[in-house]
Amino acid sequence: MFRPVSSKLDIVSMEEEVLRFWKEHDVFHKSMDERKGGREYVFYEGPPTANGKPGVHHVLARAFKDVFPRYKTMRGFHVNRRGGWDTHGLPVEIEVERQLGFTNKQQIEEYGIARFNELCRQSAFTYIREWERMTDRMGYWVDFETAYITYKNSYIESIWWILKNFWEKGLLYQGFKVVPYCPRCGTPLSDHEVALGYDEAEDPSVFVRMPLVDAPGVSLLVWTTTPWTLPGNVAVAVHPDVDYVMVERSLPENGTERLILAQALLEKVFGDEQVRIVDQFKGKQLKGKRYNPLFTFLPTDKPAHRVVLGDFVTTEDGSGLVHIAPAFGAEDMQVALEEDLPILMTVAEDGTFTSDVRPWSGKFVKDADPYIIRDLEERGLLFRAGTYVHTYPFCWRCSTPLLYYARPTWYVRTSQFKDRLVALNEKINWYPNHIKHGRFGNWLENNVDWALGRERYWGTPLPVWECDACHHQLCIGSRQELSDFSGRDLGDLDLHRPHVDEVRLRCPECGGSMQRVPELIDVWFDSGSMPVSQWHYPFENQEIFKQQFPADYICEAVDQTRGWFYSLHAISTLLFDQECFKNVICLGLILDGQGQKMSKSKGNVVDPWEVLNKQGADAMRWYLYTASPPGQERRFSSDLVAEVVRNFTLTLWNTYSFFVMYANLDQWRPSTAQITYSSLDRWLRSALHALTRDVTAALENYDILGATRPIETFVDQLSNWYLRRSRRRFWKTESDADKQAAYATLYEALVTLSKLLAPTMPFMAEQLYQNLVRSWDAEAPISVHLASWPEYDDALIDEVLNREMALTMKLASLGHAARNKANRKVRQPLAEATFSVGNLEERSIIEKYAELLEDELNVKKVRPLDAVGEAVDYSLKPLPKQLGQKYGGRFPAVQKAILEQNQVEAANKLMAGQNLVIQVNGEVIEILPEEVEVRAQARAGFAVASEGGYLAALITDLTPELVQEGLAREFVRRVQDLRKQADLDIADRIRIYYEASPGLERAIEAFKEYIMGETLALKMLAAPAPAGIPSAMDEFDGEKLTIALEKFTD
RNA sequence: GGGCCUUUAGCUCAGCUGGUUAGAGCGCGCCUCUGAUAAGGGCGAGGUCUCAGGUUCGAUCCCUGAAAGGCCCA
Repeated sequence: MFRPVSSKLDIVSMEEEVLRFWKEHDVFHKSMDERKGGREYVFYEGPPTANGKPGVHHVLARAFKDVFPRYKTMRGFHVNRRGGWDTHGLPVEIEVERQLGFTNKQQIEEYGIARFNELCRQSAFTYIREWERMTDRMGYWVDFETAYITYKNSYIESIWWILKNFWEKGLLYQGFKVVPYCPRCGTPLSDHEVALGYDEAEDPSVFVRMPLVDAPGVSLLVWTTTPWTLPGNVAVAVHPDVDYVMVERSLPENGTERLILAQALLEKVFGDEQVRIVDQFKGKQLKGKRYNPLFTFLPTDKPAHRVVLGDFVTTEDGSGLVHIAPAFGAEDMQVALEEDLPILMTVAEDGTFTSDVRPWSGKFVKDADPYIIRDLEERGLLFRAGTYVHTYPFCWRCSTPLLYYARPTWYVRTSQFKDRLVALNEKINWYPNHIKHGRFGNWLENNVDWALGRERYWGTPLPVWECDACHHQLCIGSRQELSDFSGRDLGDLDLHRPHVDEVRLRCPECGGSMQRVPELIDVWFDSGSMPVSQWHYPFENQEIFKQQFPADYICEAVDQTRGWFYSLHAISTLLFDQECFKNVICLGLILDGQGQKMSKSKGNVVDPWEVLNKQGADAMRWYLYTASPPGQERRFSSDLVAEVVRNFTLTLWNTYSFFVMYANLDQWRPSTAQITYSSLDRWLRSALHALTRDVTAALENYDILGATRPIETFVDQLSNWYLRRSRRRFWKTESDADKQAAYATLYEALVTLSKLLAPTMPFMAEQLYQNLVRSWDAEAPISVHLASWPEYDDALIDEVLNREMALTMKLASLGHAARNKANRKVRQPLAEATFSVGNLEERSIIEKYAELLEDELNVKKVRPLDAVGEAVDYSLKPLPKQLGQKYGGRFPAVQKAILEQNQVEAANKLMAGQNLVIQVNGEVIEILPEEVEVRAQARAGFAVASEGGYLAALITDLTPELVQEGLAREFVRRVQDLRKQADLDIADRIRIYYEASPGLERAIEAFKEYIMGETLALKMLAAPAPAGIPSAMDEFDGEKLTIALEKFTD
């Protein structure tokens, strides 16, 4: 006996039962342990931060992460499914600051870094229970017990080892990075903090003259909205391909001057003023021209004050010549690095000019703007001054305008490895593929050095110590080294601030005292180092590390291209000159049901629990897999998941419960006995094995859509064709070979489905497997997730049979359509259905599947339409695919010639397999039968339906005999309804009482035996029913009927 | 401003290397089937395949340009 299964499915309790089963038998750990010694399949968990609640996008990523480890496990691989948590970084700090009501860094220092970091350590796991609960409930198998945690000393120590490695290769250096900086708070702001504070601002708009050294009377016309940056100017940038002009204009005093600017901006700059264009050239011709600096407060240690080229220059505003002050703009800094320009620091940390800038020293830079403008004017360097309204970032805490400001920081010299980064990317399979050379590839091509330093508290400290005396720097690569240089055992030291800051080292150069530099490192370096750090490599686990690197598969959302994907790739390239992951699925964003981005402010965030508690994890996962290609953004709503339940889950479940019900009734057992399959069975098995082949291939190619959508199609065909057509085979009383074949076929399909679904629908798969396999086979693996992936048998895949059945389904569908048009319900038997098809081969299929079609359409006879006469005319449809490819440009003429033939004559010829001979421009051409489709068209007055070259025609005349049979079927239908209403068991025998109008009475008498067989009636009495038993009255086809029934007991 | 993605029915999505009348599901209206089904089947309404050029015998598909939306980066 299989466990009885209700046709009603309570998804949530079913899934909870499976969860209990997995826990009870520790199936997850068995899935790793039992495969030990097998080939390794390496998966990396991109560590989430658990200081926020998990959302739908996390479910998405975890659903995709889960598929391949499950699949590979079933293929015999050992998959170490270690979890991980990202614990450092600004989001954690901000959350703690918010709790403490802090608004600036000084408050943290006053509070104490030790206490602050302790709160961060706890805060990082605020929602860890939520994460574990959600992960567990959705069936994502990842090992939390062994999860790596980025704040652990061992993890940090491995990062130090990596940094020391970089240090020794000369890849770690101090430089300047331009950051948005609040001069009042004295701190740089992160990007998302900047995003909080954009506002309208009115700034100066200033055009200045920069006189060329080698061309007296000629000046570059340069525009800026930040005059305070002009003392820091070291270059002027022009676009190489933009047209520039030199114009001559009269000066108000007297005489003329010549100015250079972009041609496109002439009108904007000069308006109505008449100027004379004296020369025109491309920007690249200006390259290297030297000009006299506006200010010379600071000495330049490198060649400066010259024209450089930059693609970023636009002709939207200003003059098309951009003033470059490397200390005050990220782009400027980039140019300075590329062109080897000096960096002039004219501004102090509090936002005032330094003492070098004598006239305005100590003045807040923005307040100095008017003085600077006046100074330029007095010296004749100002062309025009006005104001300019634009959006500008302000500090979200104190509303001070932010300055873009170069801060000293640490860099990793990744740009030196650009070619390797690009080359190693070639080895990675990206899904979707366009990321490889698109978003990710471009990012690598434009690689700039990784700005590693962060002036914060909760993170991995940069292990560089500097000597107070001789400024010698030392990079520490392990706790052992730290102990050695400090002269005491620091093996148990907490490697966070402030504890490491307190460690003083002895300078190996001068014997002086060394102090750690203040910076932490970027948290992306934490997560990007996980292949190494999760194992505390190289201090421990050398073997495991080698085995677990690189990864076969990782998967995250597309926002990780510049995040985790990059940090993994960069670290791996610099450290090992090897790619870090071989296959990566890059997921799109989740949108709400209306296609809007989910955001808290819009209030359209879907809580994953809403769906998990209603439609369940399987349906949610299935929707995410099947909705659209993984890289695409996808809409998500509870309703869309509910559709999955209705269309897929319940269809599958009902098929399964049908099987269990009848198998139990017949006490059917899987056996190895010889089976004689019907053509319907062979068709289903052919489809099943093709499905197995296709799903397997898709999973091997990381194609989730290919691994899921075909299963939907198969389940639909299983339920709505195979089962519908086979119902009687299960229902009939005798247990013959045909019935055995039906059971064996359906059983094989369901068991195979449970395995094919295991990676994607783990709960349903388990449920089916437990009942269909484990319930009788104690030898079988205890879980479907420990079972072997199904093999397919190529010999069973019969493409011819598949085509035949597809055609048969089409003909059945046309037959139904014709019935509809003729208004002949299916319960009324008809004498004959005839079909017309496009060619001879298909004609034979009509005969081959006549019996099936007769049954499906409830007709006494099915046959091909006679080639001549009958209900139709014929016409020809030349097929463009065949003829177009063969005759190319002559196709229209060929088509015309074919249509000019006598259609009926030509059709008969072609259907007889003969060629059609036509003439085109005097040339004789033979048209083959497969190049033209013959179409039947209904003559008026016949019940026909057609689609393309296919047509069904019905003979709708009814004999008295057919009418009676129709009435008998109506009677059966009423009895069956009543059985259902009376809640009788499917196998209960009954006694029927009935009173019918004379016509119906005669029909019942004539078909009494048939009726009793269909309804399991042992007695039929044409008499009034005893009181108190279920009864019904009805009128149909002009007849009246009262029936009643009771369970037959002796 | 740059890179990438998307645009097909009211909604969610297919559409294979260009080729018959562009499909499916949901929703809507009508009809129907059923002793597995919460379902299924049929018919109908619903499409300038975002737009404009080009290549081709033929373009939803290839090329160029534009528009709208999205993501990332400046």
